[in-house]
Amino acid sequence: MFDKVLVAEDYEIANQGILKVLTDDVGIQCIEEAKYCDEAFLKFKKAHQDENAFELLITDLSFKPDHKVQTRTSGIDLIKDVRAIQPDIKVIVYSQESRPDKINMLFEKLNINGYVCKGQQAIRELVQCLQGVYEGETVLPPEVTDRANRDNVIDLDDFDILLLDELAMGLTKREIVVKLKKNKIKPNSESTIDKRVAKLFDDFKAKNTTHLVAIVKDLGLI
Amino acid sequence: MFDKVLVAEDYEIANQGILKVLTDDVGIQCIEEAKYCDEAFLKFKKAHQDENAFELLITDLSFKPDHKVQTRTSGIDLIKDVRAIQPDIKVIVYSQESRPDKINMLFEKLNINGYVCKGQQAIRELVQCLQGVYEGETVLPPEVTDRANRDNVIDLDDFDILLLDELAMGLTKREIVVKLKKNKIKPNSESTIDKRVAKLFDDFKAKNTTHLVAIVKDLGLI
DNA sequence: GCCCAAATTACGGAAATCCGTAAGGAAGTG
DNA sequence: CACTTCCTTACGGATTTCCGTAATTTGGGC
Repeated sequence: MFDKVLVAEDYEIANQGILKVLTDDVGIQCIEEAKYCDEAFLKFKKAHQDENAFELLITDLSFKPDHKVQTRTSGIDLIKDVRAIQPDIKVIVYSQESRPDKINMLFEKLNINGYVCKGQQAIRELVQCLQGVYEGETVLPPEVTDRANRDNVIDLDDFDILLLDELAMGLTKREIVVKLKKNKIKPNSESTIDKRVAKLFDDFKAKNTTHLVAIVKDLGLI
Repeated sequence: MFDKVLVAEDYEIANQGILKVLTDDVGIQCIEEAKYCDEAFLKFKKAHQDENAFELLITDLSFKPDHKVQTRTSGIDLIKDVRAIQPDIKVIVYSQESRPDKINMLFEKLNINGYVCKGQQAIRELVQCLQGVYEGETVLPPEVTDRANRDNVIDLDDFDILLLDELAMGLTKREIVVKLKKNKIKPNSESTIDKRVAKLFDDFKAKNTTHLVAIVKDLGLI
């Protein structure tokens, strides 16, 4: 199993919880923890320079800003910077995020090795994830692998996303028309926008624009 | 310090984190933990019957439903039931909730003894809260006492949240009126709902309902 | 070129939203 | 009690949404 692990998590209680699991349930000896991305990066860098590098980084995604000014504001920044120096370090993300496409993005763009969702089964999932990643696997969470979670995936093109973005910003359809024409984006008639949005209502079983935006916000599509 | 404490928290990692703090930082000997309200209540009841009662209950508010059917679905239910049997038990709530009026309600309606907000300073706050409650104090969190936290927070009451929820579900104002009247919730005129929502537009600088829902979704208020 | 399917556009009407003004009611103060 | 203040309620009108039908354009295959 891993010997040397770095944990980055700003919520102290969760931080301590992870430490306890790594110590008690997995039996990892050398664990360091950080409450800020920058702090985590410094510990990582020092260990790397001392030729006593970490084998695994476990990090949250969102770090609440506070009085300390940080250059890195999210776990994504941390992962990028760490991987730039030590490309082979294993990375497990431990986060609240449960939206499949958001999680998939982490695997595709950042090549993370595992993901664990904060939740009721987090200990078992974390232990299994550690095991899998140690053996070289890529460990997807149930939120992504379960059939039920994947079935209702609707693929939207860029224009759909654009419309949803503008609607979420509170623009009326007429205002969107104006904006599209100004930016020379087609189609740009009010009628077509109506039709496209009506199709989105259908796809997402939305009753009206407000409902639609609420749904796609929850899905993390915008 | 307290000798016998019961911890109710459904997220395993947070649960373990609390245990670690209570053990390592406070030095409490006898700690029991539960992942469900009903489970917590059973442990409490057994200890009470065995004349070896808990002195303190630390509980979360929201418990995510899963396959196990529960009669108690929130920490509030748990607190009520526990206090009905053992009125003098101390209660500390440990929750995500940071809205001042929600937290105040817990002190006023349930007479809880302390509140700790899940966050970056949770360990220090929890330790201080334990100390204070042990000495008979009522320990309010910084979220309630600090001026700075209250100023830039738009405090929404339950009715506002209710409206936002219904709007996000795609109900029209007329449908909301019907629902409110059916559930005997006042106020329930279309005009008042209009006014309330208009005030929310003002508060959040929203252009229309869709924009408003997008904003409060982003803020995580609903 | 011709035909077809799909997408875009135009238009109209019932319903809902948004935003005024104004009247009625409850609670607190002197 | 009179007065103020805040909240609720009623109502109307301009704008927008939502959802039809129908005409027009686009793109591909033969």
